[in-house]
Amino acid sequence: MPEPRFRRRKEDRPQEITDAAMAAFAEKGYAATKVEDVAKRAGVSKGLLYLYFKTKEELFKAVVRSFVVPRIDELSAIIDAHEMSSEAFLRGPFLDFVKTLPGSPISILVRLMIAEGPKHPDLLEWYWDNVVSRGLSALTVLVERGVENGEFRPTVVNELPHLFVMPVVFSVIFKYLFEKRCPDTDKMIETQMDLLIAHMKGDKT
Amino acid sequence: MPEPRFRRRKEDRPQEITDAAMAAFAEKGYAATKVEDVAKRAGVSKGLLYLYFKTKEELFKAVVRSFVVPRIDELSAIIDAHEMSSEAFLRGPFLDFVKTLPGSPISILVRLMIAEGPKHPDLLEWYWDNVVSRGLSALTVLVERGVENGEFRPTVVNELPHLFVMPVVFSVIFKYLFEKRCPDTDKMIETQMDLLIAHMKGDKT
Amino acid sequence: MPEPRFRRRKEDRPQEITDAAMAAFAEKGYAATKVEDVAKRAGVSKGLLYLYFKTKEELFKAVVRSFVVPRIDELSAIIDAHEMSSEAFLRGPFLDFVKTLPGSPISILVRLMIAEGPKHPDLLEWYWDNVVSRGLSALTVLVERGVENGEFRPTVVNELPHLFVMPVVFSVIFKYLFEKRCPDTDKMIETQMDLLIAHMKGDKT
Amino acid sequence: MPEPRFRRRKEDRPQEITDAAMAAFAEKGYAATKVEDVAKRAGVSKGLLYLYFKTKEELFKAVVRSFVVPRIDELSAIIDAHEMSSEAFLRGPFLDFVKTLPGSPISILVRLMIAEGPKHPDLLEWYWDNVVSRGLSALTVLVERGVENGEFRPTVVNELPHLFVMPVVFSVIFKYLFEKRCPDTDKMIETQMDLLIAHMKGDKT
DNA sequence: AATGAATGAGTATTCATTCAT
DNA sequence: CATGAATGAATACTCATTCAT
Repeated sequence: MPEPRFRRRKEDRPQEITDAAMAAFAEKGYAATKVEDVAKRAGVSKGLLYLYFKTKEELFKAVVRSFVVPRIDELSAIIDAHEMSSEAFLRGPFLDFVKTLPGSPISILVRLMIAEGPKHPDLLEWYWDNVVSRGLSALTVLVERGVENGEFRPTVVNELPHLFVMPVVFSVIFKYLFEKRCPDTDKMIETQMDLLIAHMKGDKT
Repeated sequence: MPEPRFRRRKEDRPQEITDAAMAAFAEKGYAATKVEDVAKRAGVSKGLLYLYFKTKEELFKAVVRSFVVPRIDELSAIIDAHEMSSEAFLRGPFLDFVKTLPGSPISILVRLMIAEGPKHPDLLEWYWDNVVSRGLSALTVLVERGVENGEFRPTVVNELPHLFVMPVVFSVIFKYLFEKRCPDTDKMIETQMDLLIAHMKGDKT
Repeated sequence: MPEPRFRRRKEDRPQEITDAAMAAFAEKGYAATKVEDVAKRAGVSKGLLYLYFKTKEELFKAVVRSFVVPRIDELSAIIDAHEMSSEAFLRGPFLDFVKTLPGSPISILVRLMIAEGPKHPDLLEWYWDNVVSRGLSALTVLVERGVENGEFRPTVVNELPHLFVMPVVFSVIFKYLFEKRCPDTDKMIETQMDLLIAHMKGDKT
Repeated sequence: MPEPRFRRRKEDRPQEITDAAMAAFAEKGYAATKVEDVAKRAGVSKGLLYLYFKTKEELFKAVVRSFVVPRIDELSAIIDAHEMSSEAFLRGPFLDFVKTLPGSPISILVRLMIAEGPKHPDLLEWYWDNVVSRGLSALTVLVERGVENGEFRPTVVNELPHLFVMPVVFSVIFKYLFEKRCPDTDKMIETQMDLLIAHMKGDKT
């Protein structure tokens, strides 16, 4: 019984294609990836791909969104669920979440955003609104709550929540470029957290 | 027919071309830059450019090298010249040097390395050997000297000098992607230095 | 589940499709018209369209035929019905008929034939046999009858009935290309008729 | 001695290419002609073609211009040179010129303009300004001069110089579509001239 | 009969690189 | 040395047509 030449799976196609695209972009970067290769990977014809995504650029944006949105939702859920002290949350669920990032597809996205982002300003805008801004806000809230309930002193960290995510971004890039020489990213992330919390608590470390 | 008074000399050509290439890459990225445009910018014909650089890739590597080497030399000189305590050096010359980076062409290079690096493993190798590795070693030495002469406690920072350069890398990328929303990079870099030194000194911050 | 009150009947489908195709071809020309657009206009799926017309080319031919045949029948009826002198017929019903052409869908067909005709020799053949040849013959008969009954002198027009339709073809094209600058097509057609009849009658004009 | 792979003939290239394009367009029409085929015909690479003509559309426009301009100049020269009566000029040089058109590349252009013109409004504009408008004006002047010096009566022809060119356009198209069945175009053109002059002179014909 | 998801051949355009001059 | 005319491989995107449902 020969395989049918066509399968009709309207529902699944977009996801199958963005998955394939993600894999392809990860390997060769956006520019060097041929639309045809993405199609092949997805087990689909070029024409069908173009039925779902009007251009290669649209595909790229869809990839970013389809991979980022679930992680955002995941993080939101974690934040909403917690009833811990700020420190406990930062050292616990937050750190756990953040340590998964350097090994996840998110790291590919970071690279893609750096390489291709500036050519897609609307994507950057979306990324800022939906990811970066929200993430930084959540951290700010967390720190401020800590200050309010006496866990932390008010410090410059209140205005620089960036310091919490710095090691993640750095790790992703460092690992990408110098795979072999990359230090233990978990340790780097944890250490940075130690530094920050010590600072906010005014403790000796 | 009078000799032009300031004739370009052969020796300057390669530098003129890499300068032009750097400018072009900065504006549009490597892939989107046409060799012809580089030639035009340099006031040179395409043919001549190919006389100096066998391929576009070679040109790219030459650009990286020609911009990185002087900064390394600069930093080496600073290090060699100093006779300060580790803390004084870190807070003084090192911080000064490092704070110039996010606004310098080096930031362009960082972006180029991220976008194009993995396609040029030998370039990455060179970059590691000549820049990253040397920089990290220098920092390690600095920290260890501080430990030896009682300035600092031995801490995890001894093995993670990366923590000193993290904010630079982060700033470069953040500024590149979200120009408008980027916080004061100097402050970020300084704060990180405060955190690290406090940690190493075992002080309250 | 109530029957829709006015259900499209199968028999109407082909006509509905050729109408839609004509409209589409008129707007964008044959090559630039997508089969899918025709289907949409006709309120039909692509698949169904292909059930009635094996190829886009077949569809084109069907369009031509479906629009030309009624006009031919119309003209035939007019000719058969008349009992006038040749001059009266030419100045009356013939002129009336012919003046409607530059504003009618026929003008679209003329353009389509010019643009696409040579790619469809069999269509041209059919067109010659059923339209052009018949029309020219009818005109020849008319002129000869006029000569026989003393209305006209025998002239070169007997062999060149083309002179009667020339202004129609010219008007259609001129109007199509230079809409705004097109002179009054009725006047042009009438003038040509005046010239020809004067010539055939040997009158001063 | 092998043919050199490159020939350097900057000067001649554009004309060689437009000639090749004209031939290709004549055979298959604009849409069906592949840029690559034009290049091949011209003995040139696709890349070089694109060096001279930015797009296929530009090429098309260049073709039109390169073939029309010489004919316009030719006609202008004829008009400027003549010192005849209007009738003599119309029956002589004008008729001679006009009778060459149906067999010349101009006829190809007319077809191309009809098939493709409306997609290139600026080309139509140019064509109107440089060809049609000028031609019609010249004819009007000629007729009016004839009226002024008593050769002709003032008639509707004064405002419809189109009647002079009608048979040319008609002939071109008729010949193109129905090659085999096309009547003697010279005769058609001459007869129309006879009709018009008789009309303007108020003669019996 | 009817649908529209799926196919894949076909094409304009770009750009790194070469080489006659 | 120096030029820039010339090359041609590479690639995003379209659309007539097919076929599983």
